[in-house]
Order: sequence, then C-alpha cells, then structure tokens
Amino acid sequence: MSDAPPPDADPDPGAVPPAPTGTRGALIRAGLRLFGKTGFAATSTRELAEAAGTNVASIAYHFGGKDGLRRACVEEVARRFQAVLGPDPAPLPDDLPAAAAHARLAFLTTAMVRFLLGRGDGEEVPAFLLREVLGEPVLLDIVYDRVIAPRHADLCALWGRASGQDPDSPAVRLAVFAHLGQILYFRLGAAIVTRRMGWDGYGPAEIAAVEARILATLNAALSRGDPP
Amino acid sequence: MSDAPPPDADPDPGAVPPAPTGTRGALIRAGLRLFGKTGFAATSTRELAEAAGTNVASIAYHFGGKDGLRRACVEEVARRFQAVLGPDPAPLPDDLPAAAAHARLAFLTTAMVRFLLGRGDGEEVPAFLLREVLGEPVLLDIVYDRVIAPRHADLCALWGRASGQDPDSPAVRLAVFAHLGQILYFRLGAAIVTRRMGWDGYGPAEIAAVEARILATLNAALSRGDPP
DNA sequence: GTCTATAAACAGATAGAC
DNA sequence: GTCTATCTGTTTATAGAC
Repeated sequence: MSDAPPPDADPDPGAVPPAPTGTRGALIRAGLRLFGKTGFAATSTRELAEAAGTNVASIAYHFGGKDGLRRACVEEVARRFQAVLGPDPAPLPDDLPAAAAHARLAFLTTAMVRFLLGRGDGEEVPAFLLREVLGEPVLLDIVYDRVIAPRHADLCALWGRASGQDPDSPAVRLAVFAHLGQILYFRLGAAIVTRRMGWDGYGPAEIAAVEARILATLNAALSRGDPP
Repeated sequence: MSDAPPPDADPDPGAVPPAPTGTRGALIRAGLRLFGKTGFAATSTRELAEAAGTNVASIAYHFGGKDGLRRACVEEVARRFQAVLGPDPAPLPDDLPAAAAHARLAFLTTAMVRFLLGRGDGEEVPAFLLREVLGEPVLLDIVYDRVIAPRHADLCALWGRASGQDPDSPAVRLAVFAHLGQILYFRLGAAIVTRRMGWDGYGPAEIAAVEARILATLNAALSRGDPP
C-alpha cells in the first residue's frame, strides 16, 4: 500500500474529507475497532499492525506513534459523522410547525436507534467514542466541537419548536441530553439489556421494540399522546 | 496493617459482608478509584500500591495478582450496593396504590440522581462499573446477578404498578432501562453535559435542574401531568 | 504480613536494509 | 513506503530477608 501522511491543514473546511485509504486507512479502522473493543492502553501496537495487515513500524511512520493513531481515529469518527449527517445542517425554517418539528425529531430518533443498535459502524464507533469521553479530556475537544455540539444544537432547535420552549434554554438542552442518554444506554448497556430481556443480541424485532419505547417517551415528554 | 485473605465461602448469604479493612481494603479502594478513572490496563500495580500506601508485592499476596484485585473491586461494588439498598428488598404490598408506586419511583429517582451526580462514591463507582460492563464479560456476571438484576426487578414492579402494566412485560422492562439510561448518562457524559450547559461541574443547583428534568420525563412517561 | 530486589515478559519507538 | 531486527524502558510476578 502507498500513502503519505496527510497535510495538516484542510484547504476547504466546509467539505467532508475523503475516507482514509491504504495502510493508513487500515490502521485507523483497526484502531477504531480495537481501541473501542478493549481500550487504548490494553491494545498493543503489534495487535494493531496485525489487524491492519501491516507491521509495527508503519504506525510510527504514518502517525508518529500510538498516540497519533488515536488522534487520527478521533478525527475519523468526526469525519464519519460529517459524512452521514452533512457538514452544515440547514437552519430551521421560521414557519416550521410544531408537529413537523416533532415528526423530524421522531425520524432522527429512529435513525439514531437503528444506527447504534444495528449492524455496522454502530458497534464500534460508540464504544470508541465513549472510551474517549471517559478518558483523555484532550481528545474530547475534537469530539465535542465537531461531533456533539453541532448536532445537539440542531436537536435543541427542533425540541424547542416542537414543545414551544426557547431552544436555547437550559430546560431544552437538558431535555435533549436526557433523550439522547436513553438511546445511548441501549448501546452501552447492551450486554445488560439483552440479558435481562432474554434477547440474543439486537435483531430487527428487538430494535423495533426499543424504537417503540423511546418514541413513546419522546411523545410523552413533548406532551402529545400519539406519534405524529 | 494486618489482614489475612478472607475465606471463600460466606456462612450467611443473606447478611451484608463488612467493608474490607487494612491493606486489603486500601488496595480495593485504590483499585476502584484508579481503575474507574484511567482503566484497568492503564493502571500499573505500582500506582495501585502507592495509592494504597503499600508495596507492589502485597497485591499478589492479598489477591493473587492484578486480576484478583479487579475481581475484588467488582465484589466490593456489589457489597456497597447491598449495604446501601439492603440485601433483600421487601416485596410490594398487593394493595399499594398506583400513586404511591409513582411517588416511590420519583423518590428512588431523586436518590439515584443525587448519589450519581453528588460528591462521594458516585464519582468512582459508576465509572468503574461502566468500564467493567464495556470490557470483560466474565466480571459482568457478578455485577449483573448481584447489583443490576435485583434492582431492575424492583423498579419494574413499581413501574408496572404505577402505570397499570404487567411488571414482567417487555414494555415495562424497556421503560425502566430507558429511565435508568437517562440518569446514567448525566454521570457518564458529565464532561459533555457540563460543557454544553456552561456549568462548572455538578453543584446543588445543577443537580436540582437535572432532577427536575428526569422527574418531568418520568411523570410524562407514566401519563401523569404533575408530580405526585 | 510487609517489604526490597530481581526475574522474565512485554511495551513503544527506531535504525537501517530494501 | 514497507519491513525486520533491535534498543530501551516498563510491566507483572516472585523469591527471599525480616
């Protein structure tokens, strides 16, 4: 494989960067998976190199060291979120009715539940992200600024419109966090939830049940008896 | 300090074991704090010994090795939960009104929020617990059987009574998990929440705001407009 | 029971051939 | 760019004095 280390500056900050390829990309994907699964400290550079189909020295070559690979993984998470959700969400139209905002919140909720509980990135990205949030506060800056804060602000705007409250009020911000916390818990506590429910992992039927529960709470919190 | 390794069998399984003391107890407390803060793999035996005010060899002497200390920490978490919540919760009276069940749920919710967000064990125990749940599934067994399952069953009984649903139904079990997930998130995502809210940690006013939010969701989910 | 000294394995980083 | 071999520091576990 043949890739040079990337330039430090992005000439067009609005555009979504392309997915990393080659040895560099393989190492990042291995890092995302192994760091998320067993943790940063518990993952050796030899394991990373083997999982990526390369040698230990390439980690230092591409990222300067194990810490550099970690940072690259954080940036890759930010990039994937940008790629899925779009770089700059459109501002809310002034005349958006409350019911429409409610419906969009329900739609985004469903999408998040399916992403987090279904097969795919949802298994490794949240585990990695959570370990970063629990651990080094330095890397949290990247996660916060590029992944969390913009999306949270979007959801607050919708929640405010749907509930008739000020979207910048502490009450709305907390409500959105509580709502997101519910969803995240079903991924983070998956081992516990599936055991207690007698489930063998999250299949389509199980995901539907979780979706129904979270939408019910959303509708209740927004003071509406029925889904829009 | 002078303590022998404890006997393997507990002669009275109903009683709550006493808190570990001496060097053994100091090592467990150090493990709980450091494992929770930086993770198991990232914490060295030298750090543990220093934090406990003893030497590295005592870890092998008391627990057989670093893994043994980890296991002892898991059991200490289970013990603390038993000590605070009581070993065997009383079964729900048959004639408990829905409003009383709702009130008790609200009371337990407030207690959990204050425990998790306030100063004290709430800072280290959940972090430790979460890392265990994310990692080794072997230790999850102890946590699940002795900490999570009994408490979850209690809450399901209350939720069923308060909402008029079957407490053993999947819907109630999921509702309780979603409710707990909200609460846990404010501890796990504390770094994110406080930053977004512009808070400097969780003080009394901040805890009250979170409490209010979670009780509001609880009341809405139980289809009641106002707190009991 | 506590502690020092040490052993054996492993970590991440790097030099240098290709 | 890739890879092997190696350097240097640190890890856990243990032997043995007290």
